Amino acid sequence: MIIGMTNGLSKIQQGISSLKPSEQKVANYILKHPEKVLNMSISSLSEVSKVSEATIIRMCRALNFTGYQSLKLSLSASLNEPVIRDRKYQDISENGNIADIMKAVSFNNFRSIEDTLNVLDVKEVEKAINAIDHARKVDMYGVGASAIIALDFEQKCKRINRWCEAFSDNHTQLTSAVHLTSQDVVLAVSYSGETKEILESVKVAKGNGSTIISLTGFTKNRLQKMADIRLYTSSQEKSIRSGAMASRIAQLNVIDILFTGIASKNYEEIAHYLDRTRDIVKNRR
Amino acid sequence: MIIGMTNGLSKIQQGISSLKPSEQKVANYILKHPEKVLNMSISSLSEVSKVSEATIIRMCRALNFTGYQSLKLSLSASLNEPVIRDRKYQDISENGNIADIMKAVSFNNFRSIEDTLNVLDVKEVEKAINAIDHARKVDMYGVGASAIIALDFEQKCKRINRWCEAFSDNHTQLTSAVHLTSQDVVLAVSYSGETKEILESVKVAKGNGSTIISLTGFTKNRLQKMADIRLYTSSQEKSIRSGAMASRIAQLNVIDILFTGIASKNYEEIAHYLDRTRDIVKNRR
DNA sequence: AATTTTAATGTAGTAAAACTTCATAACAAA
DNA sequence: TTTGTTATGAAGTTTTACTACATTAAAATT
Repeated sequence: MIIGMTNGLSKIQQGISSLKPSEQKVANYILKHPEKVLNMSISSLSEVSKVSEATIIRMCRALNFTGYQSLKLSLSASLNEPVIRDRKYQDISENGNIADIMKAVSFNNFRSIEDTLNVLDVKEVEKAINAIDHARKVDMYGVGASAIIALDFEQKCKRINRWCEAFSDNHTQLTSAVHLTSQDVVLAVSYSGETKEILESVKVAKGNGSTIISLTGFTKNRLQKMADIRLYTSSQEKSIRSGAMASRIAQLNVIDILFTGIASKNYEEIAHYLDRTRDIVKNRR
Repeated sequence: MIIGMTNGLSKIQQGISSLKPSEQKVANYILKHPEKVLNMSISSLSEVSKVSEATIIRMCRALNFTGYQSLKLSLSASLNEPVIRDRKYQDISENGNIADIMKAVSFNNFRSIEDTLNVLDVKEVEKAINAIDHARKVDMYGVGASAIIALDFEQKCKRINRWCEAFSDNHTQLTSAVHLTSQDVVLAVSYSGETKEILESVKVAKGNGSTIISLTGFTKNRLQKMADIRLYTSSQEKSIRSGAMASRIAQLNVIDILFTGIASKNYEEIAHYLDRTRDIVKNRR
């Protein structure tokens, strides 16, 4: 299996929906003629896509590239990737054959992991790991499907003797946020990044000087705007009907990355904790 | 390793011998630090490699690139050359590089999905889907990490107006199991298949004639033995230290399959429910 | 409906990057 | 020593990417 990390094309595909209209024009042109764009200057691209150069730069930034050159480099990298570029996410179909469903669901989940790797910024991940590693306490906020992600991370942290708490309702979130300090970290999970409760709680925590880490879909959203450290998951999910399936796997994948990062940084200490936890649990059988 | 088409690195390697001395200086620097060069302007590269900018351009031309930009694009493409990993799960290493961790974790999660597809029996999956579909009520039992899987399924079922409840502790599990009937289904999740609490509750449910579905690792275990329908996840997890990471993704993948199967069988009805649920949730923002 | 605010996009200017031209240095051959 | 050839850099030109500000369009507020 193949895992690449700098797939500019997929980054554009994923981010395009949150771009402004004229920015989308450029993005669409790039998606249609990626090879051409590689030999185009910003001015000729502005000509063919009928927007100003400034808009192109803004689009690059909106997609988390540092500029036009950086987008082109990333694009070039992705064009060299032999991965089945156009295998689309599969939707649920009526009365589908079970074997097909098994394959389609697994494929979607796999894709969401791969795509997430393209929108996750290594630097931001590193910052997040450091922040959590040095935090006095980590608060996790998530409601609905995201609550489960929060619970998962809470459990993981408990195993390695870190103070982390997951809150899934507005009241307890706020109650906890009120007491946070600048030494604390909030990891807020929301696929849309617009969940009212989360935004409210994060605001309170931010007011207390806590470090905010957001984990959202790869769009411009209010949660991500408030955050100090921004983590993204793929947002290409085929059908909203499928009910946040793939996105949740992608989020868990990010959680795994964070946890593994922390574990790696504190290898000796954490191996010890994990071994102890495992032994105790084993004896409970 | 796959053969790329625009491998700038190898182009340099091959052409370097026919370059002029000062041009070779540049080429050598690029071969040593290719990633760095990607974010370097021609002037900074001229500085670090101690040759003039003109020499760099001449070198690019000598290697059949149209210029410095074109060399960089080609370099970027070749650096992304996907690594096809051996099929082993990767373990956490000490003080690992973050980018590597991201890749390794994602790879493991991907593998666990793929492997699970190999140990899941289509017939059993079909039976499970039918059982759940026709059940009056579904009880889910899971403790620890598996509790999260249960919660996830519970949420999904709520969205489509099915009666499903997740229990994560012995007492409530037993309390619920006592009242189950032959029209009910128990979906019991345990990676080891030996969790005492789960076994106990399942026994009670079985006594009431309920259909038992087990979701365990691919081993012979007591839970699987008691079950009417047996679902498995891959059990190849590399290190127990990594803390039930990949296995949990695999379990969720199975949950997704079950849910999708039910959705597919009741397409119209469920699409309706999902649309309604989504709208309501949206308005809460 | 009028006014203010905010967001989206383009214009024009700037700094820096890539590339060219030409001068010079180093060396070899006559 | 002179002449020709090759390798390299300095300085200049053009092009590119990017910035700051202005304008327009759309929302929100009065």
